[in-house]
Amino acid sequence: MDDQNRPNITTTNCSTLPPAPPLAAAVEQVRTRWTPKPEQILILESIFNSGMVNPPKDETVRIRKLLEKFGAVGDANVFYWFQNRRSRSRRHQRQLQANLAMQQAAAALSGHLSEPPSWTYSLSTSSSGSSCGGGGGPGGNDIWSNAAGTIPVFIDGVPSEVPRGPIDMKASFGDNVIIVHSSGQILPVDEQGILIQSLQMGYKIYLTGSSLMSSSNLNGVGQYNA
Amino acid sequence: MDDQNRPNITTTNCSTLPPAPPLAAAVEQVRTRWTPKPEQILILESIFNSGMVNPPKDETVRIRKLLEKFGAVGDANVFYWFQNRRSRSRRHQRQLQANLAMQQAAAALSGHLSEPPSWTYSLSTSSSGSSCGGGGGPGGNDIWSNAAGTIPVFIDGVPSEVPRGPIDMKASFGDNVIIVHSSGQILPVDEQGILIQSLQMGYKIYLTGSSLMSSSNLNGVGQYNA
DNA sequence: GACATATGAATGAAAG
DNA sequence: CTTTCATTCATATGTC
Repeated sequence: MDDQNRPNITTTNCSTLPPAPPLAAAVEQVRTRWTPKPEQILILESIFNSGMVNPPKDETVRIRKLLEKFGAVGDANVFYWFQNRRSRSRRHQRQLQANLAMQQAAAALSGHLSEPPSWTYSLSTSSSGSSCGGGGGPGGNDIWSNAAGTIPVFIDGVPSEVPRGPIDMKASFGDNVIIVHSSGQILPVDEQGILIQSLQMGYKIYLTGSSLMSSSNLNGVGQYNA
Repeated sequence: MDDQNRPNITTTNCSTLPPAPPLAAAVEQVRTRWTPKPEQILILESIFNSGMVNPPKDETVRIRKLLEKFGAVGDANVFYWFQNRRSRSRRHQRQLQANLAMQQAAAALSGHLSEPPSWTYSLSTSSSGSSCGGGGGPGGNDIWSNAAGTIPVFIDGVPSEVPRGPIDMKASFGDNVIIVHSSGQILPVDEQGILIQSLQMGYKIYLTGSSLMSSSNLNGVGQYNA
């Protein structure tokens, strides 16, 4: 990693952070950690989803100034936020990949061994409370948040959910992916892999095979900054 | 630590993990959370108490499969469980250390300044509802659970409690500690610092001084996995 | 059925 | 970057 990025953590003129007084342990209560305001999260998310997942130092400063309109925040906070966001996004994606891979394995086992060059996953809205078809657990599982901002869908029979609004296709499904409407029309995705319009029923996701299996290539995903 | 640990959170089949959809903070609510079955808790506790406090990823998967015999659960749930367990165990321990340290300070002040090479803490069963003499946490502290699996005791006048059954002496009292029966016999502790037999009335805990004062050495405590 | 507590999950911060 | 830690949030659960 080059030195360009890191915002010199600690210090700087971090307007916000109480630099965590190195006080004795016993009686330290008031340690405050930054809690981003909803508006700030919105800004950060939109920047991240716009493809800038690893802003350089100067950009970080710019972002911080933007965020300061809505509450105290320091460069370090912004840096950490992007770092965690990247990390967790990647992990999330790995999970998704694992799910899909397993789905493939299951599909490969049950029936047709023909290996198509691409896999098809149909999306459709689903009602909540559906039993988990994937063989996982029906019971009290948690991933099924009926969050207001998401659309519950099935991806090839596996219940999942996608955010309402623009979707980061790369982060969600990997590198080689396109979306086609049931009419056959291919939805445009920009250079960053961002699908601008919100998903609707009747769309299908096609993964172009190769991107699925290897987990190594995942390292490249989400690197579309620069 | 290597990359071996993290269970790739999620998992495999649909069962579990919501790796936190990158959702915005403001408006996300109702998510159902995993509630472990009693059998599952039993398994998890016994694994934890056996010294495996931070199972590597593959082990986590193994554990999950075990737990699935009793109900739907995902790798992430297992991962979170151990993470929380570790965290809260550590916190509890910190609190205990704080109490003891304070106790020492009080002892040092009141009366004899002679400094023995070791401190003695007598254990005895106590009734619940005792006021905390240590002066440590005033507010609504949480450590006083009347859990079924624990034995309420006084440690040198400070109310505390130890789990019924095998005790992790390192996690509970620090590195340099031995337990002697009132008869003078020293109880055996294995390499991991685990006391196999359950504590009974009539035992005393001797802390060999040095381990108490520095808080830095606490970092090593609880690391006996591997 | 509000309140108190236990605890699963999320996440900012930091260590490795 | 990856993994861990600490803190916080939200909910399940128990009590009156």
